[in-house]
Amino acid sequence: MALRHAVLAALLDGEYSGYQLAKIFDLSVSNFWHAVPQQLYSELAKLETEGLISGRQIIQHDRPNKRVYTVTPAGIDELERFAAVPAKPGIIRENLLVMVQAVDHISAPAVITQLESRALVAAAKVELFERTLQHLRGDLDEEEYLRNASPVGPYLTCLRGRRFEQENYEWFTSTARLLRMRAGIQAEGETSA
Amino acid sequence: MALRHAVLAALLDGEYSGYQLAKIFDLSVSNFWHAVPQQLYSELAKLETEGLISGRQIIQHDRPNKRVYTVTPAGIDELERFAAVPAKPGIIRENLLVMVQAVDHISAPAVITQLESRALVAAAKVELFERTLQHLRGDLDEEEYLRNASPVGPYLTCLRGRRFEQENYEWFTSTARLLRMRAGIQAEGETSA
DNA sequence: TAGATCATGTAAGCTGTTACATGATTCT
DNA sequence: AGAATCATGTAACAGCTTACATGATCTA
Repeated sequence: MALRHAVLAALLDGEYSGYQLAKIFDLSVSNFWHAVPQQLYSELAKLETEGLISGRQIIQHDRPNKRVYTVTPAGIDELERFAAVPAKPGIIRENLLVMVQAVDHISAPAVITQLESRALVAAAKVELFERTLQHLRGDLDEEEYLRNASPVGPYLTCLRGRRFEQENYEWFTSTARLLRMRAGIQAEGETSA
Repeated sequence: MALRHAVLAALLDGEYSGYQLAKIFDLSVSNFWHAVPQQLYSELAKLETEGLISGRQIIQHDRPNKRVYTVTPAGIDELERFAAVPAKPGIIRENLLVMVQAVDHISAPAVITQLESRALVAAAKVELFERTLQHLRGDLDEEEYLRNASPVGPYLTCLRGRRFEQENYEWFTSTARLLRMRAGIQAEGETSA
């Protein structure tokens, strides 16, 4: 049991449908939890039967109807219990680093290409986190927001996410450059003269 | 199928038993893949029947016998094919960040305690990566090692791991400090005068 | 009208986790 | 003698991924 707490935490800042939650998981929550939409639909159903969230139907005329959920007091209690026991150490799974680990034994250009394309993805995520942070703090500057404003939790996790993607960007970029150099491959725009 | 490539990549730099591999996964490989010992024992058995690794029995007199494995040419081919298709985006699961996300709605001291204890763990991991890097580069300095030496893959992934843990340390520490401040709780050694 | 987005679900199969089990050897 | 480390495995269960299915509404 693991996904449930991430869902509860994500649902704390408002009423969302499964579909909306899937988008949120792709953005802000993806810094610390990964889930595909199908997991969310089934988890929401389970959480509702257990009384940790409550759902209500929203009739929409411009689009298909949807069911939105909010965390119940029992759901908050569950999070409280969750935070009271030591968290399991984080886990990470990154196929691209598996490739780099093996790079001395396999074709380097394939790995370099992937590093360069993932660097672009990382840069886009940094931008996205940046905009999310700006949106959260509104008119306040960061120091002021952190001192007083609410909610502070989502802001803090977003800061971690932005930093993680910045570091990804830098590592992907410098690793690609280094492997190119070692392989004697010219980088884009680089000349041998 | 995902763990298999991490196991193959980890086995590239020598002959290891399941037990030894479990230790390696706890250290260097844990930057990019997580696995518990039981997963490794069963994955090794599967990889051997598929001919991607080959094992041989080592008779030991001072300890129980063991079976060590090396990657076969078929295993290298498998890694080559793996690197030729775009890697799935990385996934991360971090319960401690789930707690921080929810911190506005639950007891802050519980979360702060966990942040502080995990900061210590992160600091220890930074040290460990530092020593691993020193060991890998031996007498060479980093620039020289990166330019010419082999294998470079494990060094590069280790650099990423060290940076990740450094960032963890800084975020855990500063987040704990901030939440203490907001909750009006004195930090260790801090006085209100 | 075709494709995109919104919205949710079932079912099968694969992967990962946890509990339990065993036994040798070394260290205190 | 008891604890720690070395070494490997089975089995049950929980969780995650993928394929497939459906249907509404909106945009080009």
